[in-house]
Amino acid sequence: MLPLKLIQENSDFIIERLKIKNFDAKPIIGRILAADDRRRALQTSIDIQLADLNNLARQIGQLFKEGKSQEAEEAKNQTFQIKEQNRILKEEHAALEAELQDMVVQLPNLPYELVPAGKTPEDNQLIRTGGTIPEPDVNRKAHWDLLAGSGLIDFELGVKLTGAGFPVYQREAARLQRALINFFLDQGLKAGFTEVQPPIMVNEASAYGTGQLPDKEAQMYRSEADGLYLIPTAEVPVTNIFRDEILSAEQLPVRYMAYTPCFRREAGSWGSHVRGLNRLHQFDKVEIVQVRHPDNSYAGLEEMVNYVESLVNLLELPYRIIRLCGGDMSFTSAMTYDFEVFAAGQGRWLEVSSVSNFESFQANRLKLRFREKATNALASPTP
RNA sequence: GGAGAGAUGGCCGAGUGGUCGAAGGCGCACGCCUGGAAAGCGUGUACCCUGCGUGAAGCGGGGUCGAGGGUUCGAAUCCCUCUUUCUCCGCCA
Repeated sequence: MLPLKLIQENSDFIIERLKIKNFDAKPIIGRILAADDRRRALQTSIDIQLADLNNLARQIGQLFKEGKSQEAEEAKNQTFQIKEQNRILKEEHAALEAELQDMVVQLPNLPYELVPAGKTPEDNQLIRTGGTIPEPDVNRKAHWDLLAGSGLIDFELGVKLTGAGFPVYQREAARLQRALINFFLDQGLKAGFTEVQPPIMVNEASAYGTGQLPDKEAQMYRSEADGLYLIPTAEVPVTNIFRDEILSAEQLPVRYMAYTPCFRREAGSWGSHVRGLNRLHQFDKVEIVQVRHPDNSYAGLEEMVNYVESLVNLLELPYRIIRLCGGDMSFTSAMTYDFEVFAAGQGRWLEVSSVSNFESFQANRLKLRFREKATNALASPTP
């Protein structure tokens, strides 16, 4: 969420920057500013009324004490009128605040100055590559063919137990999965990240805090009876640790990591290109999160990119690092690097990790305060 | 699931209808004192919205004592709902 103050004072700048993200902010900012003016005027009127009421209440107490009950009754009658007027204004004020909030959260984060304009992945910037891409092999097999019949990763069994997108890992595959999780956590520990095991279900407030609600509700699994959501990423519980918190500068930077299973409904994004493990409803991920002072958030981003790169190197995978263009970036991100690994079996690049700086966008929404911004990255242990 | 007791500032802890954003203590910051420190003394020490002011300092108004609603001229204090913590009972393992 962008700070209202920034919208009030630098609306032209915001409109200009959001063009990089192909977002036309002009109409909505116009409505935000109008609603905000009205809101402030109302606030002033309401405050004056409340001040009057406070004064009257004090006088009434005094009058009763002095035995002037006649005058006290008269003053009481005055308060009835003011209260009725106040009630009307408050209703309008509350409606306006809700409307304003709805509009402000529709504005995406501003892209950082290095972010290239563009609409599709074609416009992304290649930063660097590493590792060796194996020679194309005519006999190559994608993992779903390679694994077929082995039962190591059993998609059909998953369908029996749960449904499509919930594979069962068995024997060596289960061990490999466990080993990868441990590998990422152990490396993270060495790199100075603090390990946490958060709940994998969150309440509504947390889902709002990181922006899954209200817009992405359809992407989450929900426990209707309890009002809880299965997390789509550990980013949700881990970032919400800091919701409504005020950190002191010396507590920064905070560096957390968490392994969790992740759950995504992937409504509407199913297709022929997402076979096998390429897109799942349940998968495992080790998330890393930093909360940084705004002055060095981009140093933090680079640090995380280098860290993730070291992991990919240790695994000896051929990779490339890509800076996403405005159109390909997420709503909340100011700048994102994607890590892609070349999947020889499929003969194409697959995203394995995404590292973003959210600047203060998430922190604002979370009411995480004391001059800091949040930086976030995720490293994924699946293929 | 049932019964009871709690939820107050960074922490502890007073406060049962008005003068309470809230006593007292601890912690922290600054100052005095000291060769230096401790002790002592003094001052200050939440957040949000808003008006004047340069988005400083400062001053003013409003709101916030778990959350929301209600009673009242007036609520931290009374009532209701919810959340949550603790104790006891039950249930499940």
